[in-house]
Amino acid sequence: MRKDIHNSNIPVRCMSCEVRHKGMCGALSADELLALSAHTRLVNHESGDELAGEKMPAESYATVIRGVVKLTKTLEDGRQQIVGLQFAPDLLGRLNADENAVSVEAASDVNLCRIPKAALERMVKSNPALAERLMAQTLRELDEARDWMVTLGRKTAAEKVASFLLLIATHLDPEAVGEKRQFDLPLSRADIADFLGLTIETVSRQMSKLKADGVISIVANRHIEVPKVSKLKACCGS
Amino acid sequence: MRKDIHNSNIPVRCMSCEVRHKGMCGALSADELLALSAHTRLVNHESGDELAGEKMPAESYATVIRGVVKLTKTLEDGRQQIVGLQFAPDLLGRLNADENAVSVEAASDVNLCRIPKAALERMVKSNPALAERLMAQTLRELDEARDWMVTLGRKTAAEKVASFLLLIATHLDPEAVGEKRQFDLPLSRADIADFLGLTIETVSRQMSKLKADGVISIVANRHIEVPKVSKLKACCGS
DNA sequence: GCGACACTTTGATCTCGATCAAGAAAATGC
DNA sequence: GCATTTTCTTGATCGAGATCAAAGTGTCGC
Repeated sequence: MRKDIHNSNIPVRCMSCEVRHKGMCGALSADELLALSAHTRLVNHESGDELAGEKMPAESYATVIRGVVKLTKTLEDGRQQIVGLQFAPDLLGRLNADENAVSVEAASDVNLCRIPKAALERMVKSNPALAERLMAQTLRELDEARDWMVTLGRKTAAEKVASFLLLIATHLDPEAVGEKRQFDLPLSRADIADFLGLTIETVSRQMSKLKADGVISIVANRHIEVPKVSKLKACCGS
Repeated sequence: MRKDIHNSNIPVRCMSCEVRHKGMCGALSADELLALSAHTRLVNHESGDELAGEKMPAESYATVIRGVVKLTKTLEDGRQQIVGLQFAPDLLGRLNADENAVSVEAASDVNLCRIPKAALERMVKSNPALAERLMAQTLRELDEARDWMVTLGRKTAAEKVASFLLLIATHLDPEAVGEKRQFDLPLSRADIADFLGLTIETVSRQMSKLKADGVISIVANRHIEVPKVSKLKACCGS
């Protein structure tokens, strides 16, 4: 993990935070936000930084302010699977758990708002609305995990890649209207492969096929354009 | 779904319920249990009964008293994936959700304790300990879903089948000591295939192979003996 | 601008698990 | 108990995606 010398002591102005009304902070009053800002620290990480290790003690929680974080699990022999992606304004960390169940890594450059373990847990105990919001996020993550199990277990490689592109398009620009979408992939081909249970080569071939079929255009390596979302959706098998 | 004429009005004696101290009821006082018993109903379902449909309105919650319940998702063209198994004393139903995200089906004959939607939600609002326990169950389900994503995405057919047998052995007899395990599979070969993202034939072949290798014996179709759990674990790839 | 390195694409071949096809064994009904 | 149906096993073949190999493209430091 990269040392974040320049980040270690940035005060946080929760009231003017860009995710102020989203995520867990939306459940907090002005007073509570003020109290919270005494504990929180803004930190930046660059793509590839490991934020927490699988089976390591859990030290703090963090809210994603900007960027994408990947949650991975690894088998002894090195086979890896991405088991979740977190976007702003998700909270990282399992409530009341002492140990990480997954490894947490910055998939892109990210801004996080760190909250010490005890501070968040205290606040959850005294604020049922906050507890309820965290429950809602956890249920949403469970739904996403189960949706992804269908993709992993029952979809073809072509459907998997299309489903992934749709997932990214949806998350990076949730308010988009009309049929057109364009975005930068926050993940490398290797990461996409780890997410989809495929190899790099298969991901690459399926992307080329989607391009050849006119479903997407690959403007730059990472920059994708989707002329008609409905056409992409039709490739997802669901 | 089978009509449960004989079940429709069985009063529940929560205080002497066999899962009294387990699951969510462990968070309730004697008074609360008494109040709860005014709302709950014991119901029995036989294997194959559909308890709730995907995308149907959620009508009530239920605690699994005995048996195994499967949660499934289905693609338009009929491909199916089991996304979760629930054992006693798990609670069925997503808190505060109006619609089922999954289809719920009895995998074996089951006894459930039904609780009306409003009654449970009211109780959760007034009892933080209960809310906390439900959060813990949800986090456990999320962990299990993520573990299973690794199995679906990165394990071989042989490892998948071994992992499934270990999962069942662990859940059906959590307090077992020593190396020996024996149990009845609550799922048909078709269900196992749907859980593992495989075909019936592949499941059958891999079971035969585990038997040939002396890792398990198939006493009857559904009854499995594992002489050494550690040997089975070694086949799981993790 | 150029060299070094990492990432991505494309091609050739192989393998694991799917599919197709019987048969065997269990469960179910009468 | 015997016929019928369903479930499970085993065999033969096929194909999607993995693996092995190489070339192409982009990125970064200097």
